[in-house]
Amino acid sequence: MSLSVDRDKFQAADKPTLYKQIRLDIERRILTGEWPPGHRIPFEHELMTRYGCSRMTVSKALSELAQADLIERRRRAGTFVRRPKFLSAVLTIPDIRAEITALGRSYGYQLIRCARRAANDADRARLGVRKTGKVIAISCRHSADGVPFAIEDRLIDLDAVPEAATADFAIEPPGTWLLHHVPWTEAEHSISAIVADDQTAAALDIASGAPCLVIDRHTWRSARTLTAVHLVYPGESHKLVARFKGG
Amino acid sequence: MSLSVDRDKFQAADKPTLYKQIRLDIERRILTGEWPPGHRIPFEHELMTRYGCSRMTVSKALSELAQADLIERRRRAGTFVRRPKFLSAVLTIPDIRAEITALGRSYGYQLIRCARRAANDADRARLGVRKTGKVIAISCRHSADGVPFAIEDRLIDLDAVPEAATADFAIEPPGTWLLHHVPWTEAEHSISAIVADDQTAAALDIASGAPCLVIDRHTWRSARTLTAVHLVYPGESHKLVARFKGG
DNA sequence: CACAGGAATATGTATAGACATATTGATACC
DNA sequence: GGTATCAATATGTCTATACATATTCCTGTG
Repeated sequence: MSLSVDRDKFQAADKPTLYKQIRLDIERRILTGEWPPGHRIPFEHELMTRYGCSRMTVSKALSELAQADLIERRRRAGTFVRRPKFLSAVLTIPDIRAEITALGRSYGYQLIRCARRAANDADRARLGVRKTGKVIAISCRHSADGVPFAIEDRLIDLDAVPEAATADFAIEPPGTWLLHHVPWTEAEHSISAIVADDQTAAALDIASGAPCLVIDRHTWRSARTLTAVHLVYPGESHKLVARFKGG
Repeated sequence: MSLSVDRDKFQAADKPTLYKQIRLDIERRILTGEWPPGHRIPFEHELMTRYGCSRMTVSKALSELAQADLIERRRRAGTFVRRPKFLSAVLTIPDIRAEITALGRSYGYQLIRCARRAANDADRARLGVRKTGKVIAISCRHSADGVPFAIEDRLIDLDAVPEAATADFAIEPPGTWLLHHVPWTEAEHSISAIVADDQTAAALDIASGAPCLVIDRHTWRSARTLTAVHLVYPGESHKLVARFKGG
């Protein structure tokens, strides 16, 4: 698989309005190193004479750059180029069903286990919650053109997501259902490598001892745990791609 | 007027300014699901009467939400809550030396090979460049508290980064040096899993056949290749963490 | 010299008004 | 029915102005 990412925010070819030109001009100077980190950008009133516009227009360009974290504005002191965010990238992990069908391959889904139960100690540890409550535990397998693509092992906190009780996870994969029904605010991914044990190897139709890529994802809404998922992909044929595109 | 009284109460609440209050209010409705994806949020002139402010103020709040990709604004049609985003996260891969020292562990670095040479076919393929030129090829090992942490295999395009010729990679790891001297605009990470071959296992002091996490990173500045690096981490002990924080 | 306090200044927020521009929806025409 | 046209409308950009606020700089005082 190739989880390719495009931050096409800047690809939108819109009309070059004045404030956008100013923004791009400053962005260019920062990214080419002409204005290195820490450099003080000309004051707003200098920029307004340079570009021949009002201060509000300059300010709008600077505000967007500040929101994008390229610059830092300090009252009385001025505006400064921030240290670039080195080595960070936007990693996008799309819904598996959507990803496979987008590639023009046939998506296959098999529910292996789906149990609704009171949370046991292991469940609570995985979800990071203290008090007892109900959970849904799901195991399933995704495939593309009949070939196993990933196996998924998921816990959903039923108290945080009561609507999940009405979903039919025999038909719709839980990730897809959650994506369309439950808004979230925070997610943490933990990516690691393992070798397939016999059970995993059988489920993914690979050799025992073959490498696998593992993604553990924990999802919250406003500090409330929603779901925890453990995904295992065959590791040699599958790659996660994260791409950062600036300017 | 009663309107200005209302606004004063609004501002007295804490510190947030009016446009920020508006932004947070709309954000809350979206994240709680009160305004689901696709929902048309009130027109700007409705919002300005609701909040008792000018259209510019409302527009500023909406502009920031649009920049953060929470809403979509369409001329004549109105403003709409965007469909749920794909799961996306900021993947941060810090400088290895800084990462280890930040954990309070002692950082160790060993340069294994460092060669300056004309690019051969394999080098050009890896860097994705056509014309011949000079490169630096570096192999090194990072360790934490004396335990191997990662092995690194890097190519630097000397034509794109001539300053690299003056760096002493026997002392400073190339990643750290590049981080502090070379601005970049694009990077692509490819993450996969492998099993350690004998050579890798020996370098990382793990068993042959143990899982490893591999990161291949390609870095550009304005479409110009700067460097390509191949990093291998022991896969069971090391985890990459990517975290998304929505506002 | 240390320090309190005030003046200077750059950004931050907000206003009303003006015109531009894209898109929708209705209307008229073939 | 299909299509060209046009007016209505919501967002997009920009101006000039005003005052708020945080910070720095300077100055007077002990």
